[in-house]
Amino acid sequence: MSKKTAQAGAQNVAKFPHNQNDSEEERDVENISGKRLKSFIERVERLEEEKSALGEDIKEVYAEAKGTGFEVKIMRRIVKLRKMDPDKRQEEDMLLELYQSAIGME
Amino acid sequence: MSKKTAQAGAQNVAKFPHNQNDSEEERDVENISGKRLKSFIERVERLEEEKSALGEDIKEVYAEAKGTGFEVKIMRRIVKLRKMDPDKRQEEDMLLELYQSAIGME
Amino acid sequence: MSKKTAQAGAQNVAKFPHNQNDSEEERDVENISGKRLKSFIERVERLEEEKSALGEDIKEVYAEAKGTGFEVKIMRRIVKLRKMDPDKRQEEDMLLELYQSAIGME
Amino acid sequence: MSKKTAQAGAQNVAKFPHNQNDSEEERDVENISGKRLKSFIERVERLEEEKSALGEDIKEVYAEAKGTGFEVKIMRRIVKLRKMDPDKRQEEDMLLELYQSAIGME
DNA sequence: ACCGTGGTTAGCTTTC
DNA sequence: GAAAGCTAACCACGGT
Repeated sequence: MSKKTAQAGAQNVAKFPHNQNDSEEERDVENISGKRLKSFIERVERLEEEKSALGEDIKEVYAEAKGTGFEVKIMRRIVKLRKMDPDKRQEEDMLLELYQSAIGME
Repeated sequence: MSKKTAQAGAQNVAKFPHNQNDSEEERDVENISGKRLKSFIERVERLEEEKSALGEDIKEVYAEAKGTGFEVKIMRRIVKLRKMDPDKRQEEDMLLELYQSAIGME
Repeated sequence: MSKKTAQAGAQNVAKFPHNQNDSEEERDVENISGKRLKSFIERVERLEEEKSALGEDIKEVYAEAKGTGFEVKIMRRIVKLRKMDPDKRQEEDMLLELYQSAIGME
Repeated sequence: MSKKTAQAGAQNVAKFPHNQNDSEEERDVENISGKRLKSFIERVERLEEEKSALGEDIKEVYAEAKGTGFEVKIMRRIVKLRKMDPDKRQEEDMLLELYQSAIGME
């Protein structure tokens, strides 16, 4: 890191832990913070990789379903409906009907 | 509206103004609320129409720019950058560089 | 613009019109392209400003409706429903019910 | 399923496999399709559960990082940058600078 | 503690 | 039919 370009001023110090002052052990401290940061970043990256792999899997399931004749769009609606709280869902549906009636939708 | 099916129970009354009790003027009250609701809805719809027309215009500008050889993607980045607060942007960029240095990204 | 840092190599020339070679009128050519680009950018910015103003307006309408006791979430559903093609919508609803029956959802 | 209300007409048959005609084994066929559909749905649901669990994990990592003084927003930028193709990224950055120079941004 | 805001993600549309 | 861009819903965060 270039002290000149990236020290970022006093107001940022808090956003980069343990870098308040340049002591003789400055490099160690930076390394420690840097290592912690890198570790966080890499943990996130690993998790995101798995997450996006699952996204792929889901797409594949839908693709297979589509291949056997089902409509993906409708399936997605079903998945969404099933994950809603039934009471809340019914509640909202009733309100929807009420509103529709009130404005004269069919 | 069918009172039977859509009255939605007491807990919803608050979500449909002035419908707390069925008086002799019930129908008027419904009409009033219904009319207000419809008016809100239609105002939104008008505004959304204009909004999406502007969306079309924007797309056309980009299309024209693309037609003369510019990269739309980069143009979008520029538009976004220009709309950021310069101080905050610089602040964040410095922090970004600091973090990148700390984890050894070139 | 610094030729050294931003000339971006031959492969990018196409993305910046009329800059293929450095002639004696190079600066003019850059200015011309730059002016065109700036004009595009500014047109976009104007349109986006208007667009986001309309977004504000829409939010205000919803806020006002909420203030008089309506549920914004339901209103949004209504707006969306009204903008769908009725045939397509009915079609999808029937398919949804069919699927729900098929998997034993109530 | 109510044949009357949800059979959805001939044009939908293709969207619900093996239901073309009502034979003596109609109920079996429906069960088979229904079971397949349900199986697809449940596979999706399982995958989405895992996916959203990973989302939670990611949030936790960021929360922990924030707790030790790092800026989540910047970390997200880093993760995003690291997942871009380096060549493409550099390419775009150069073009961005070129465009910025052309319109006189700093 | 809630509201409002901004950022992220998913779904839909359009293009190639 | 796949890929990309645009839009809208969702969600987590910061402010009041």
